[in-house]
Amino acid sequence: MDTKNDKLTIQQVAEATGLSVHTLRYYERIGLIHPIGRAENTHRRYSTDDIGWIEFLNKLRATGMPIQQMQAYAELQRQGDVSLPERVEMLKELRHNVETHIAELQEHLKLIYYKIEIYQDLIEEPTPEPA
Amino acid sequence: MDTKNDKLTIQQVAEATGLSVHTLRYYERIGLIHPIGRAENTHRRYSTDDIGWIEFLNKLRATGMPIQQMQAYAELQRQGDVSLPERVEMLKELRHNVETHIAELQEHLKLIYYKIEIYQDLIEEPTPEPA
DNA sequence: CTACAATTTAGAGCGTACTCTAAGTCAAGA
DNA sequence: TCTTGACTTAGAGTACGCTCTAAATTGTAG
Repeated sequence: MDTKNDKLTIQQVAEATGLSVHTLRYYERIGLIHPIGRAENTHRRYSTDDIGWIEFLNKLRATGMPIQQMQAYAELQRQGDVSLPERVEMLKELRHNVETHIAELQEHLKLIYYKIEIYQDLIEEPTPEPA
Repeated sequence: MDTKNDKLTIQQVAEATGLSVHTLRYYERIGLIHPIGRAENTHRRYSTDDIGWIEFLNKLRATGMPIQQMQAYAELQRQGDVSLPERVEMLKELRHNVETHIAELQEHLKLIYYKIEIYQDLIEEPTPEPA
């Protein structure tokens, strides 16, 4: 129930997560992913838990969180439950940033709608000639 | 009514738009901003129309539009009304991208809320010991 | 056993969007 | 007039997040 031994290759994980094999190794190197277990002491074998973590990383990235903060978060995660308060703080800050960002995008969206409307009117009725 | 002669210095435009003077010159170099008029034939003097355009550029950037597309849009703008249909197409594509992006952020936001909740429960009731 | 494909590491390279430097010109106040 | 500071250009440098290469090893299908 804890760590299923599904043992996927890096190739399979790349397909499953949308990250390239290069990026998967890069993420591990910089500590975003803990050192992955090896089969035959050389080739990586990922567990389904590992996949879950990588998918979470993908979501953090998609929110615009910089790699450095993700590294900090991963480090806290490794420290276990003692780091829960700090992780909550990070998540709250992220929540705030994302909400702010969404609000900003919605503002800009309004302008885009407005411009589309105006431009379409101008296209239908070119150079509104004084009657 | 067309181009007010408010004539701001690059310094003032930087303050007004939030871009650095470096970035303002960079944007002009790469064609995001049309060649700005000069006072005494060397120093740039920006009109309020120029400011308006730069603020629009800022909004495009904030939506995540890459510089290359912004260059294309700026070029269309320079061509005048004949390019209106193409600009509308670009704006529609942008609208789609922004809407998709907002939807994605809202999905991720849900997960963030969920995690905050779970973690806070764990903090209040540490290591739920089997009764 | 032979190929060929996948994996490994360390490290170099790349695309985007700035950001800064150097060397010189210009302007405005004391 | 002197000095201080803003402005100019061309071009170099930087930060971020990958992305790729080289050279060696390992795995697998026939």
